[in-house]
Amino acid sequence: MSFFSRKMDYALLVLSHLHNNPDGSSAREISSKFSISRPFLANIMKILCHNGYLSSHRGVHGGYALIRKPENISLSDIMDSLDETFHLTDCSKESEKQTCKARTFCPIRTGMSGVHDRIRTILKDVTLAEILDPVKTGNSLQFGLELVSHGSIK
Amino acid sequence: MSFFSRKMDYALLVLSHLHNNPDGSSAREISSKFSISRPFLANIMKILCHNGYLSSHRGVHGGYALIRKPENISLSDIMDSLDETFHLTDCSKESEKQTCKARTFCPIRTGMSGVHDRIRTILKDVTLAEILDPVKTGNSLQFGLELVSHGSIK
DNA sequence: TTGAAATGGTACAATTTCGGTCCTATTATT
DNA sequence: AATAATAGGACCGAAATTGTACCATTTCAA
Ligand code: FES
Ligand code: FES
Repeated sequence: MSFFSRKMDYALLVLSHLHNNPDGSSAREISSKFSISRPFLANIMKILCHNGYLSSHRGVHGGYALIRKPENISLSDIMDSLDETFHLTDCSKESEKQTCKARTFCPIRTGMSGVHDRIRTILKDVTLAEILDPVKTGNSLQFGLELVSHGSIK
Repeated sequence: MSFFSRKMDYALLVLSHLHNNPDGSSAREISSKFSISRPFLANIMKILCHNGYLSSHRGVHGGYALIRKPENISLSDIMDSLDETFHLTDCSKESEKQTCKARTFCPIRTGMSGVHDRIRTILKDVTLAEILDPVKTGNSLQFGLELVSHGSIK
């Protein structure tokens, strides 16, 4: 199993490609460039459009264009839009009023919620901008720490 | 979709329960305590035993007991043992020699590998011990920071 | 010595999710 | 009018997940 579904992966490809092509692009173009099934990709782009990431233009020279700023799009946002909201376990989803009978005496509930939060923090922090250009943005913290710990900053 | 499968969740419950019951316990006991299907749980315990987490003892008063130290069991370890090794996307699994045609010009490959590493780091760092007692171990950093930021440390 | 309670191993069935398709309508350009 | 695109669905097949069944083996105790 992969953490990100194909849908998610393709959505990221679409958003990235459209960022690199500010004049927009069609589902056909993108699907052929990345060798992805056209109708499947089209479905995803519809969703992205519907959720305000893309503008759409019908007709012969139509297509989609990115309208939200990459810095304002977190991985968490995209997952939510795709109806793939992050949950660590079945027990951690609040929908469907908790049926877990162990809830009151579960030995791992508290600990797991810590892990849940840590991963969710990453998903909320990492933006499309960071995916597109890992050095400039978020990861700089990691690099910075590494440099310090290696004594490379004079 | 949940990040952790039921198998994984149940495995954690088993390991935790056995840690709290050093004299051991049977699949029957645990399945009834947590209202989990007995045969399914038994399968998981077999795997855990086979991978060196548990010792088994057959016969009337048999059962399983935890033999690895909780501090030495990371979430990543358990996932591997359960054949659920973590991968961020299909593209990030090295098995089945990469078939992704976009690999050479993929706009998100580098950025994604950063995210992959961050999550994997968490999975490798968090141990069963931390799940069992979140305050004592790993999360203390978080709590510490929070206290500081709230000015509670005099 | 016999039976019950446990694990060991493996194969199988049911269910759900995922990945992908298809069809029709609408809009815009030429 | 023809073509190329999106819009919005319903739909389907395959694979993974989840759970079951069966039978063998070991151990203990009555
Ligand atoms: S297993 Fe449901 S709360 Fe822990
Ligand atoms: S999608 Fe395959 S390497 Fe990026």
